[in-house]
Amino acid sequence: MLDLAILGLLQEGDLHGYEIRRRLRQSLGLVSNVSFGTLYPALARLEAAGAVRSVAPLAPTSEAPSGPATGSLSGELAALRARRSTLARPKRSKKVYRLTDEGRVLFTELLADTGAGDDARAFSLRLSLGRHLTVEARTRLLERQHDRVALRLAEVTDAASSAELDSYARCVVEHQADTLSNDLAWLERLIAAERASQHQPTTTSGRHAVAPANS
Amino acid sequence: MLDLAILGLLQEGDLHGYEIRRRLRQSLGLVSNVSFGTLYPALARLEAAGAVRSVAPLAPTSEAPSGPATGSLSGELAALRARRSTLARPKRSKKVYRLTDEGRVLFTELLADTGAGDDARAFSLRLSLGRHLTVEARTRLLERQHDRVALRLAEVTDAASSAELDSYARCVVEHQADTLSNDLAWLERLIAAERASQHQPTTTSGRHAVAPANS
DNA sequence: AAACCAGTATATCGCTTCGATATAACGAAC
DNA sequence: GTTCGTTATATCGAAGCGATATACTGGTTT
Repeated sequence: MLDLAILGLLQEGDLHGYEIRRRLRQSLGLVSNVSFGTLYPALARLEAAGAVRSVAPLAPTSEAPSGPATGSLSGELAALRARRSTLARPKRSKKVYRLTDEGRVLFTELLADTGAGDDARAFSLRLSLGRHLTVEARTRLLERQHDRVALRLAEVTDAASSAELDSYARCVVEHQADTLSNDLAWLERLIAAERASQHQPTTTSGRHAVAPANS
Repeated sequence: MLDLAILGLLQEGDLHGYEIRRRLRQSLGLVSNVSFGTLYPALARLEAAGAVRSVAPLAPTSEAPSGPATGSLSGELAALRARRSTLARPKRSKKVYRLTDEGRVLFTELLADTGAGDDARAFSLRLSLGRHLTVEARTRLLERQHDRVALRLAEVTDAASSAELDSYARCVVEHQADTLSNDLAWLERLIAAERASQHQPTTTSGRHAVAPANS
């Protein structure tokens, strides 16, 4: 789950751990701040698996919006030289991570693997990365979530009506039902939009798309 | 977090693990089904801490809606005798847990401890158990959650407007903002209701209530 | 009646995640 | 020039999750 998020962020460019943590919350809209006790083991895991590798930190200016640092070896060397000559002591500096080709493969695998992580957070994450999916895969993702939410809504509605709950518990489940039906409407709107774009494939075709997984 | 939920359920009567798992979802409205790998270690933990103890399984009829099994020793014996004579269903290896006095103390502690578990799930759980809180403690709980949600909403709104997000990520954060503002309105309604009942303490006073924690 | 399958129930294993904490470097305030 | 806040990496123990193993029970098939 977290691996997918990290790989997704790293597609945009090289990042170090602290920055990844910030963007996980901001860009991907993940609910809770991922703790370092989660993030760093995850990065180490991915590095061990060969999905990312740490590169020398280049110019600490900004987030390098143009080229995602492909083949800027001379630049890196220059940055390293400058650092060594002027500021000195690179002891424990930033570790900047870069996605490898293997990592890109892993990314598409994790993104397409709908079985892993049936969480609501997992869905939000995958939808946030929807740009990397084909129209079909996106639609399936949305439909699957729609079914899950509908099922849960039925359960919650049933529990709210039949069971003997005191006022506070009832209050909570009723609000939960409200939220769920709101989610459901939202999902239905999105599905309708995808269906429309599927029948009129005008603009966005899936370039970096994931092949429609079997089943 | 889970400990509090278990103790809360056990206040209504004795339960075995499998039943606790079902009610966690139904009554307390907890999102995901708690897995056994979570539940049984938690029960063992609570038993080791003396908060619950396993008793002989009594009548498998229903959920004992009347008295929550205080001093019903003769009832247990009768149930056991009846079981042995008529239906003969000893249903071995069913471990029924009962709350101890120590467990009741732990329950009020966990319920009042607002610091632990700043999760949205922790809030829902505590509000579901709101009956065991004083009006003041409940109001504080609601206000705290209100502030948290308001803060998060500001962050999300900011991220949605300023940052460069592609259409899918934007879609997710916008829906998140929508959900959050809905939550906020709900919390404000609840707070207003609590304030009203605080100024006109007509009906429900906190009998099993928790003392207003310091700070 | 024996064999089989599905449901109920308890328990454990390995891995991931969390929260707290330690450590270190840097820049700014004082 | 030393203290302090921010940025940053790393580790530890506890808790949670998913998969899995193990039984007992009730109903169906053969």
